[in-house]
Amino acid sequence: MDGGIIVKKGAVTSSQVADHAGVSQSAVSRTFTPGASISPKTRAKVLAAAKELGYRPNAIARSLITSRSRIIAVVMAYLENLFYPDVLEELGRRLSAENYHVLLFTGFKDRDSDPVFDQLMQYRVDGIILASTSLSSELSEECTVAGIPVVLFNRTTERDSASSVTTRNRDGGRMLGEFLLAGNHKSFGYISGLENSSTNRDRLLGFREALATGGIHDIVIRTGNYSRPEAEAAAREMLALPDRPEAIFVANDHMAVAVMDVARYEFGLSIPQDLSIVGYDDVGPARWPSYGITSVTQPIAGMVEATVDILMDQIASGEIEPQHKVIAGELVVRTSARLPAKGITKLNGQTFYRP
Amino acid sequence: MDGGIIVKKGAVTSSQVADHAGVSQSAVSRTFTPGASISPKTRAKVLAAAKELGYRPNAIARSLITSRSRIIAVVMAYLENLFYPDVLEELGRRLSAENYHVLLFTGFKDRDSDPVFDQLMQYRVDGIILASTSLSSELSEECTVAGIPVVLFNRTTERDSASSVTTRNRDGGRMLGEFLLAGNHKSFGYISGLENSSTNRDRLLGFREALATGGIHDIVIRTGNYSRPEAEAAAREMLALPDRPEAIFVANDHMAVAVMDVARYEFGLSIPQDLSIVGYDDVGPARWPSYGITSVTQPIAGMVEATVDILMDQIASGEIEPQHKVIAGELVVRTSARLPAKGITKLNGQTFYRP
DNA sequence: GCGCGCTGTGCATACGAATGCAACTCGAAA
DNA sequence: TTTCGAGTTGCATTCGTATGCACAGCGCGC
Repeated sequence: MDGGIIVKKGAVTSSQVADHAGVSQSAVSRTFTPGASISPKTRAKVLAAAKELGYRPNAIARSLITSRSRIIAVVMAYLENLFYPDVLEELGRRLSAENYHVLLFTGFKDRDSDPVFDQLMQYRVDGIILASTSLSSELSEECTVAGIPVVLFNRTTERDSASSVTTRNRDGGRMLGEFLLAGNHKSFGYISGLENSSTNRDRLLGFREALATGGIHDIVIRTGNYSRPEAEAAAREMLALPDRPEAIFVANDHMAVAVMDVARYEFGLSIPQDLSIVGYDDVGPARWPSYGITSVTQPIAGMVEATVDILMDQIASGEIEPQHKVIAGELVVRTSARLPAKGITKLNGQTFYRP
Repeated sequence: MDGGIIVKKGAVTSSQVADHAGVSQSAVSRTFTPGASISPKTRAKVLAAAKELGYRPNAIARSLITSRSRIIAVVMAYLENLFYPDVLEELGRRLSAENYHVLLFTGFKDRDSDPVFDQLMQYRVDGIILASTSLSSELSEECTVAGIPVVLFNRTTERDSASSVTTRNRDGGRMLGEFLLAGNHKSFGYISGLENSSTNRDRLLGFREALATGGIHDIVIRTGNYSRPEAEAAAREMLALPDRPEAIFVANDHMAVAVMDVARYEFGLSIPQDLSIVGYDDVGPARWPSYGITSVTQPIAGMVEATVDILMDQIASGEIEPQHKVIAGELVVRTSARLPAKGITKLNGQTFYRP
């Protein structure tokens, strides 16, 4: 151009900055590498030149040489349940605090995530978070071999090659069962999530255990697959039964909302007078007064923190020893289920059940 | 290892595959480059070797040489409003169909997105989608110079350097105004979104215009900033007024839900008998029977398609001529507002107002 | 039989930044 | 003045893939 600042289409490179500052490309690189050996004087020269040219280090080129992309792949089966957007937001916050970035893959609800796996690996991501989905064992194995940490979020597998972060779903299911028993309910239903998911299995297991201590062994079960339309259909079936249950545990709040809508607006039932509902997750709508779902919390902040901790630890150490973190949830009492005669305590505006 | 397949920690490179197949590295590259000149025979050899070694092309290295990352940055201020997760999911679907990937940035609700901009640019993304947020004009300009297409999703700016995809918010506001007028309401309120957002401005503008034709010039306005808690506070203020409005237009459904909850559960109002509410977006909860919000749709599929079209077009052509696509929305009549005496038609289970 | 063109292949280089190594600078100590 | 060493700097190479170029091989037409 005409001798002034060069207006280049495309990006400014470190060499151009070096020329402009009258130093070597190495000096430019060292200026932008924390802890590198560089004198304040050259550093200042470089920074001035960089600013003038609008230089930004090329993360792609850096990744190539450092073999660290600072990208974490997040695979989320679906975002329909507000729980996951909330998780995503928190993940974004925490990862960006560590100077990592989120490459997002969505839309793999029923199948596992194998189809996206190739894409994932091509970007040489530094870690993988699988939320509400899992990976076939071979692929999970492959990651371990390749030195890429994998964390299952809100899922576990018996197989150990991936780490996991979950809450005490079994305890949660048990608490809900005990709560409903204490509320003097006599017949029970369960609207299940995805049947092969560990969350669903464990919640039901705990629920069963609790009811068993009350001598209850029959539970009416219908499947909602964590999807709103399927939950509605399941609710319709269950509520149309001649001896419909007095209390229904819906495997998550997202579905519980749908079940309540069906109960009220299609069957004309009052909640909790005619029917008690409890859910799981303590997600946004559960707290809205229209629903007020008695639910077990899954503390997003804590779960995300644990997830990021595992990743950072494994990335830093290079050791992919699977870790399994389990976080405690709490029963939060609201208005969607009949209350036990005693054991209800209030604290900071929230209501708990402490038998 | 023991003479068999080399189990390398770290990744397999094209050169290793080339050695193993007895061809040059170029041949390997061409095998994985659609349309490159390669004979079926060598191709088969390479593919066999690649499979055996577990080779995956390194997208990072490829990006470096092609200066195309096949990554699109998506900046979303917040995911609290389900509209945006829905958009995100659809975006993921559409972009992955084009073999692009989503680098997600969230959590910049009030400020604009400048802080993430550096991060963004370092990854040499091929395009930027800004949803519910915008960019300062200098940065937007910088993208144009750098040849990176930017699309504002559900926002516009007067400044032209970025493309945009929006719906006819002004028309939507007008339709809602006319609808409420036809429903014989006499006094009106508006709970606004972020005051400097184009969506908010345009919706209010259209609403005003419609009411003006009915001789109404006074609208009670409170600010909700597209946030649930703020919307609740705004609703409390507005409903506590001695002459509270008969009908309230809430700038989006996400807030409208909150307003309905406050009206019903804090003020004991029946909707629509005591108070009519209309919203915007036609998002999930608006369709739930507990709310049944009369709303104007923002067709996500169409908006996302337009967004991706713009990006693909500009990436392919290299021409960053800003495009502005405006998509039509529709008034969907539900139960949250009193109905006009005539003009209501039903079609495929949905109800519309055709005066 | 000769030359032409076409397809397929390998060689060499480029992309942009990081880094080991050697060389240099400069001040202080001998 | 000489020597030593800590602190800087530049050179050269590297990461893994894409691609222009030259060349080999082959078939075809004249």
